[in-house]
Amino acid sequence: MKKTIANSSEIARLAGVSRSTVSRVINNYSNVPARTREKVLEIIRQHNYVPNVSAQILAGKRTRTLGLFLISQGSVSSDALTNMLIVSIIENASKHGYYVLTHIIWDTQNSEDIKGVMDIFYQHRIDGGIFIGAASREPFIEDLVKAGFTVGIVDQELPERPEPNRIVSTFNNDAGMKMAVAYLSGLGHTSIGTINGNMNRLSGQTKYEGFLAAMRMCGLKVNPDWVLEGDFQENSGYEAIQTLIGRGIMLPTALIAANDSVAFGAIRALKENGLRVPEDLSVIGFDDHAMAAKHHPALTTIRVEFEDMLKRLTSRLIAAIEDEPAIAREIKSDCSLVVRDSCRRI
Amino acid sequence: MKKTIANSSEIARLAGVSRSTVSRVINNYSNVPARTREKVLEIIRQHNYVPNVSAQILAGKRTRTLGLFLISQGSVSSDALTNMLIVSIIENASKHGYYVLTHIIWDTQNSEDIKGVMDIFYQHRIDGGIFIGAASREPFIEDLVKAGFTVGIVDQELPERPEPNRIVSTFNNDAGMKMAVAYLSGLGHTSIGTINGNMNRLSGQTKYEGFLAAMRMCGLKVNPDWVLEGDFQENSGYEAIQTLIGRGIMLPTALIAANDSVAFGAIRALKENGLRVPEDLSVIGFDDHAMAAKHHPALTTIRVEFEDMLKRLTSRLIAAIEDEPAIAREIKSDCSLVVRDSCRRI
DNA sequence: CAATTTAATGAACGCGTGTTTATTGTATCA
DNA sequence: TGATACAATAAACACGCGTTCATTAAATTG
Repeated sequence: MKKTIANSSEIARLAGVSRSTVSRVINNYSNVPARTREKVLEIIRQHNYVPNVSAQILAGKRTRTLGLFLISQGSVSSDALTNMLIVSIIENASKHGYYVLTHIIWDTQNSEDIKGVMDIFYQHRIDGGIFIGAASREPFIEDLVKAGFTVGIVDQELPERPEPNRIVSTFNNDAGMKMAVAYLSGLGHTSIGTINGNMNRLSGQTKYEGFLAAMRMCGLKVNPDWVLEGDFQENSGYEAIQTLIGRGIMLPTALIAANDSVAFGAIRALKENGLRVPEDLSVIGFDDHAMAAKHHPALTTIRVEFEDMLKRLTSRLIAAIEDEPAIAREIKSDCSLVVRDSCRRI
Repeated sequence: MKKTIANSSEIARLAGVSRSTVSRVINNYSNVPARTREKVLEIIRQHNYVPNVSAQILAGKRTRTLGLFLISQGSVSSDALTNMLIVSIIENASKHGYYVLTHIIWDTQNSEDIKGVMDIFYQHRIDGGIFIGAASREPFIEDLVKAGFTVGIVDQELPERPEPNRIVSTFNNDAGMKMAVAYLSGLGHTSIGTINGNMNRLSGQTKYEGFLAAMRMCGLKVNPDWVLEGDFQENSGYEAIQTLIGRGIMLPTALIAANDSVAFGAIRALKENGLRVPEDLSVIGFDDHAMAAKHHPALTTIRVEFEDMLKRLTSRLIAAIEDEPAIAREIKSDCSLVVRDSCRRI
């Protein structure tokens, strides 16, 4: 079937004006009298006319399209987080009248993949890009920034000198760990352990460092036996506990997991060994995963305001694209302690 | 910062040929000799040149972009399913060289929202659209099909006469329910109940009808007391069981939930009432949610091959867009029984 | 009322590409 | 060798729009 779509010439003809006038009406020029404007708008409405973006772009307009690039870290995070993240960004962009073109990067080391990203910028002339799971100092991002594209990045640390067209949003892991340790300390715990995330990822590192700093601040000693390896996956929490118990080492009275999934795994292992949470051991998670409240016991956790952070990032990115002056280029996620049932007073 | 991007004229100048020749090289015309082709390609490579899509589209090419429209049903499914779904479609489209523009429709009854969808088709000239959560017979989809756009829809039932440009993919709820009932029956269960999904949604209806048909087929009687209301949410499973137990009615020996979330909720309620799964009651879920294997007890469930279905839908849609003849326009999801630990032999 | 400013709008150009048509040069055939 | 076919490529047009510049009509001023 043939798709015949009206264009501005057609509208102009029907309205009895020139194409220039139609264009001026669409772009809200001030120098077109109300009568003419109304006449043209009426025809536009009647014919459901919408300008062809491709033509608009070619004529120098913005695309009003953002690229959303998800960097796969092994699996493209199969958890609910990624979904919320995508939806949240799309929703917010939509409010600003922007569209989102989503793309998955499987391997940032693969030049083919990187070429694909560049192509999206150059071919589609997207106005800016949001990168999830990449480091701000990644070479190809440097290239984009240098080339003058505006990018937003969810990173673990701030770059030293952010350029005007680089918006960076970071996690406040420090503050989160501080809350967790302070809360446990307040409940009377002194034997506090942790299950780390991947230490070769910055998120794993900063959380661990935050933990150490928080312990120091609360005047607590860190027992190396209670610093367990993990990789942010549920299973690693399970394994960590099994190994710990298997080695016959005395358990701490409280555990802080690098994220909720790890906490779930740890609790699963504890249960299997006949230990109860929180009666025998208190557990705190990180993120406030969708399942945290539904879990049994309901998981006390450090809630990270991902959604809010992403909304702010998107808004700032768009503001930067539209050349709004003096906007903040650094965003830090908020976090808060959500007390549920997995910790008890000693 | 200014973005200066090479165009085909520049490439032509540097290669010492006309712009037409460059275009012919890019579009793989046969009538350009190897020597010339290589020379042009070399310059293109050197300058990382990529054609401007907007210009290509304007000149009559396809956009190679699909629209992905998520219809919010209350909440934009907060579960991991939506994520997998988005990623799966994007990934598959990408393999075919297509991009994906994702959009959220909050309310299909809101004319503003619908206008937004149409605008994406007309403004962005996307080659086709995939609709998740809409019925194929939805008026605005009818309009799109009539207008000649190619669409793919994940629906609960097939339309009567699918047009060439309407690809419909449906769930095989019948087959799934049959598997569940047959399995339980094989284990010796005769008292089988079900917790429904929303009955005002076709997915809820067809599952319930499938349940009834399967029971009939296995020669089992349906006890109305054991047909419980639910709404696909975890909590509704919990409530259903609490109400059932609260009314002091005898329990069935097995339960089939409309999806895994509902099953989780039901099991939570059973546990709270001191009942064990599967010792006291067998439970089967539906979907094979990411948590099903991790749940305790690991949930026996009807696995629905969403991912595979979406890949097939995307591929078919693209095939239809590219005018490949005689492709199937109806896709049915596969499903299979995944036996885990939540059912026992009587 | 004539001179001048201002409002309204049409004509023309450019954006970067694909494609059709025209032109040139070269090989083939009789 | 002259006529003819064919291969290679350049020139020209179209796609739909924003915008600048030029033009005309209307309003304002002295």
